[in-house]
Amino acid sequence: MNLIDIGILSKASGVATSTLRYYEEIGLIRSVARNGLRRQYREDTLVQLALISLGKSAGFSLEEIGSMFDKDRKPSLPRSTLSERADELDRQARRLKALSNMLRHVAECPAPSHLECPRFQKLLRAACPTEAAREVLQHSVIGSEA
Amino acid sequence: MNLIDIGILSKASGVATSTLRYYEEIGLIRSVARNGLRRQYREDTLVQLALISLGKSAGFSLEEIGSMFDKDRKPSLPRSTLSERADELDRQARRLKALSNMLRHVAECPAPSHLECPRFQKLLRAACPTEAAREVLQHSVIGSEA
DNA sequence: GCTTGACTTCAAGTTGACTTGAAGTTGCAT
DNA sequence: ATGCAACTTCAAGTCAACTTGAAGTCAAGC
Repeated sequence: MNLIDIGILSKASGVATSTLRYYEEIGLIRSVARNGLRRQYREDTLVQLALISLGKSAGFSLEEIGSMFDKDRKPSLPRSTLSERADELDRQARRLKALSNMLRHVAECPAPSHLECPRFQKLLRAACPTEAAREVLQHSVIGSEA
Repeated sequence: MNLIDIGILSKASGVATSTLRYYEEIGLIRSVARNGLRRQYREDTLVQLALISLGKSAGFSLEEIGSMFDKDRKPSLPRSTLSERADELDRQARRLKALSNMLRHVAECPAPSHLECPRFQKLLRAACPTEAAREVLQHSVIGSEA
């Protein structure tokens, strides 16, 4: 397995060297050698960084991301937890899709205020994370036209 | 249009009163009256809050969310920007779906390290935000088995 | 052999998004 | 009329995730 200097890793991954050091400090990644003073990393750290950025964009904290792998970078979560997280991600993906539909609708809809457009309201309810929130919206918006 | 006290709004929306005041301070929402000292909000602020929480979970900052609406809560972005954002959301939704597929795969796959499992690598590349990142992964991982 | 540039450490600073604390005010129930 | 919970303001505190600064080290090219 080839080793790569921190500068190379930074350029390849788009992650600042200061961030790489920070990630190492908090135990998220590991350098395995030095070239002089310079940290060197295994090439597959790049894969790890891709996973980290993915996890971040999915809303996981660095701590959560770190806890998903043990020190040999092998997944350290029980299956049930993994599929729970997968379910959660699926829900989030659907919410994003709903939000994107809303934006597209807003770009088209001629209603004076979208908060009063029935179709917009429907999309909004579809985008709500919980049943409770959907109900509240139902009551608060419909029939409260000034 | 009925007005609601901050406490009610907080309970209905699940957003802390301190957060509501903070949102107001930064101009994200508006109270329209007082009941004694107490802030009162229009009921449709609830809708706004649903949008805000949605936007947050999609990774927008409060500032970005604020900039999407003008002071009358009407969308203040040109159509092209709206559909760009929608596209971005769709991409993000697909990435999340890919990440969820990865998690499900990890729950099943018997490979010793997932970073070495070809199917996992394929999923990872599918999950990458940019073509550039995909290429880098391609080079860094494949054929570098220790 | 000297400069240069990319690194090093360590501490301190920054930003976004809130929360907390202290001290005061109000509406409502008893 | 009194007590109290739920508010008020304003300043300060917190937390995650980094970034910046100062002072030093190293190796590569001129």
